[in-house]
Amino acid sequence: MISRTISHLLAFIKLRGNFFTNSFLLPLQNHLSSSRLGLEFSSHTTFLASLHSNSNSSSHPRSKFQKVTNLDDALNMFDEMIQRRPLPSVVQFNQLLNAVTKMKHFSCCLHLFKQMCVTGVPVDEYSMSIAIKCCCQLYRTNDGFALLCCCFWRAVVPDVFIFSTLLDGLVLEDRILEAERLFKKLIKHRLCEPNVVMYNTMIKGLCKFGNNVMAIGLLRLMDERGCKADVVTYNTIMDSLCKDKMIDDAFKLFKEMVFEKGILPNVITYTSLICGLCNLGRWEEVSKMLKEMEDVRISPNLQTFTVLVDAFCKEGKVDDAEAVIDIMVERGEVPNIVTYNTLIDGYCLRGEMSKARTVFDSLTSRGLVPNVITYSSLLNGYCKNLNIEEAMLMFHEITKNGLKPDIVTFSTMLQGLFRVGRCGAARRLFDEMRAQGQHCFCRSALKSCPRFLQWINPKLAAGWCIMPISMWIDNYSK
DNA sequence: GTCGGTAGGT
Repeated sequence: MISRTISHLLAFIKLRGNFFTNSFLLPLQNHLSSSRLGLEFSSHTTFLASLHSNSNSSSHPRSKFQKVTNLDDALNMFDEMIQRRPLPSVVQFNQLLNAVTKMKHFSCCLHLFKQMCVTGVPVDEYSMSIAIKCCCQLYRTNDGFALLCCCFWRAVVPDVFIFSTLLDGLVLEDRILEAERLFKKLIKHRLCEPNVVMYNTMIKGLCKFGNNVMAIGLLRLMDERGCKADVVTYNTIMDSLCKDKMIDDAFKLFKEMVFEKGILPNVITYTSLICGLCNLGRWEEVSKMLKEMEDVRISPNLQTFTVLVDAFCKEGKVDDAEAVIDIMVERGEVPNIVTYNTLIDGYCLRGEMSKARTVFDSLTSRGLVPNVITYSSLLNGYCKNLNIEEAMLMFHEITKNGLKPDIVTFSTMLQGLFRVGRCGAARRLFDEMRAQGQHCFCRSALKSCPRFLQWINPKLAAGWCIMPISMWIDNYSK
């Protein structure tokens, strides 16, 4: 039965190949006029289509600095700007800093910021928020707070952007209790009025720690406070629900978002829901969702297909997963390292380590470079097969190739060690991990091994609860 | 005139 549904799904994707490939190239209005609305979903899709026609897709004006994509160019521009007299406006500097941040050169950006301060270029709340963001992205949120203090003596009034950035930094570092405290303090002392991004950041943090109920509570609080939730708010919660296999609750929110709030779903919404359905083996509904995407003219992207590759692999249908990749290639889409990582993962899951190795070895000829996830997948495969020696070799292979094991690599290795009863070695590896500055825990790491929670924050592990939403509201009105 | 957020691996 399952295999029949899967081949049906495969055939469906094959049939829709052209649509999926070309849809982005056509103007939206043409889509709508030529849209073939399916019978089963007709009212649903008509409604969604009407939302589409109301959505405006105006593009924002771009600064000349957004075109800068090379770090050297940016640095040269900075040197030139800082010598110019009179000095260019702070806005120009901010745009340049922002461009450097977009390139993810956070340390470099901080260096430029420091130079601005030393040279006497006036900095404002924009420059401050960029500098704080850089600290946070480098897992140096405390330095971000230090910069917040600088705001005060530079007479810069911290705004909702600055506080959102700091909140995001705390969430990134798993400091959820501090994040919650900061959020409530901001509200209570009226330091700033949270906007949708700040709520979304807090919701993301709650979801990261599996607190969906609280996340939904915050969604309701937003409503009460007159802050309009957006597609990101819903996507974050729906994704979390899907990950917790609470797909029906996710669909309830989906309906609420579309029908009650009139918010248009995007490709991320559908990818999350499809992923949730796949994980529960609800293949018929996966087909339906793909069809609905077609009807509302949202084209699946690489990530959507990777979810399907993943799903087929997990069903043991690795050949079908390979077929999906072939379809992607035929459509002119270029599977990336993520796609192949998923496939390698699939073979590892079945214990077919030699096949996994074959795919791994083929990466270079495809012009792809294995990343830390590639190695982690193989490592996981060896751990699952209790081949801890080979797993250890893979672990060392990562550093040899100039990559850094991340939290998932460590967690995988740790779980492998636990499984073969080498708990002492696991604890030593955990300490090594912390010593290496590995402090960010992703949600599945926390879920996969309760002992981590104990090791990171005994308060949380002991059931030290986050305050109920009702009390947040009380605080608000005080 | 600028800045922030959502989907992949244990």
